[in-house]
Amino acid sequence: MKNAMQHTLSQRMTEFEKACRTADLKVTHQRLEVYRELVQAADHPSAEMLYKRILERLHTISLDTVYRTLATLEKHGLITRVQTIESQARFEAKMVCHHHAVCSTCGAITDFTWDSFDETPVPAVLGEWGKVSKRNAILEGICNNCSAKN
Amino acid sequence: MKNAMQHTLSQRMTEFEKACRTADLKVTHQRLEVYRELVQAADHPSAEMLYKRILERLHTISLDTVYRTLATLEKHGLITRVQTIESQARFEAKMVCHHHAVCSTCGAITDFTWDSFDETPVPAVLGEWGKVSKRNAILEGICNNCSAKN
DNA sequence: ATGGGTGCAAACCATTTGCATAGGA
DNA sequence: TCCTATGCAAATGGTTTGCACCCAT
Repeated sequence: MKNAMQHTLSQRMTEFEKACRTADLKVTHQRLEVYRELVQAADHPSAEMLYKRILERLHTISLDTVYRTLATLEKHGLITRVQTIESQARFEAKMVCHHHAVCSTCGAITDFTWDSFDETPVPAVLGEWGKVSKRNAILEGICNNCSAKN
Repeated sequence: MKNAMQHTLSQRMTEFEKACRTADLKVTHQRLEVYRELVQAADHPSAEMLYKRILERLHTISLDTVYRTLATLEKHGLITRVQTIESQARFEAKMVCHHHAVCSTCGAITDFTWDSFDETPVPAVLGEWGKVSKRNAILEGICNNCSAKN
């Protein structure tokens, strides 16, 4: 299990380096660490959260660089900015199709897959709107952790 | 058509006043104008956009009041903050179930209904996550306006 | 060697807050 | 009258930017 995880991570880091070279982005220590941290995170962290985590390993990184890196990677489609009602931006590096369940109490965002939704055709009337390229479901509710705490 | 619209609007304003009294919120000129403007808007405006629009009619309103009003109305469930990847918050007063199509070029958000999605049961595995109370689909793509402009 | 990337500090933008006043109940 | 809501201005929090130096290519 840990090996599988490690393997996947190093695979993703290799793909990342390749993608950087393709996009003419220099493979810097900072970019590697930002990406690595985001791949490993399951909680859709903000720039500040990522910064604090990376700082424990890489004492010289600055918050500005984290912001700049996130913007760059987003622009190149390597990471995604998550749709939220919150004021601070949150990110994810999971690029395979998935959806989000958001706890309205603690704000935690949980990933899940939903094949029957993915297969439901979009309403015909949307042809008048434009060309849909991506679809996401966002469920809202109270997570079991928060219910337990009452 | 205009009459129907007007009628619906005044109906909604009456409901709004009633809701304010129930919630022990004073029915002020400013609150009425913020709510009226948001009910009439189809474009999910930001606080600043609402402020500018209201200013044309009510020259004394301040931006702070718009922010405060939006926060208050949201807290009481009278309006909704829209999930976006943008830095400024956007709002809507449409409280009946609907979904959003977002143009990735111009950022416009268009409402639509999607019965087959509303009826699709959520994945069983979400029982382990918690209790879902609301579901939203967000479609992303390019609207016809933007495609036309090329 | 060279140009993009980084750190630092200052600027910026959206939003929030403290305080005295005004206006709805 | 009483207390909440407002306007003003200042503070805040998140994010961006200018500039000089550094480092991946």
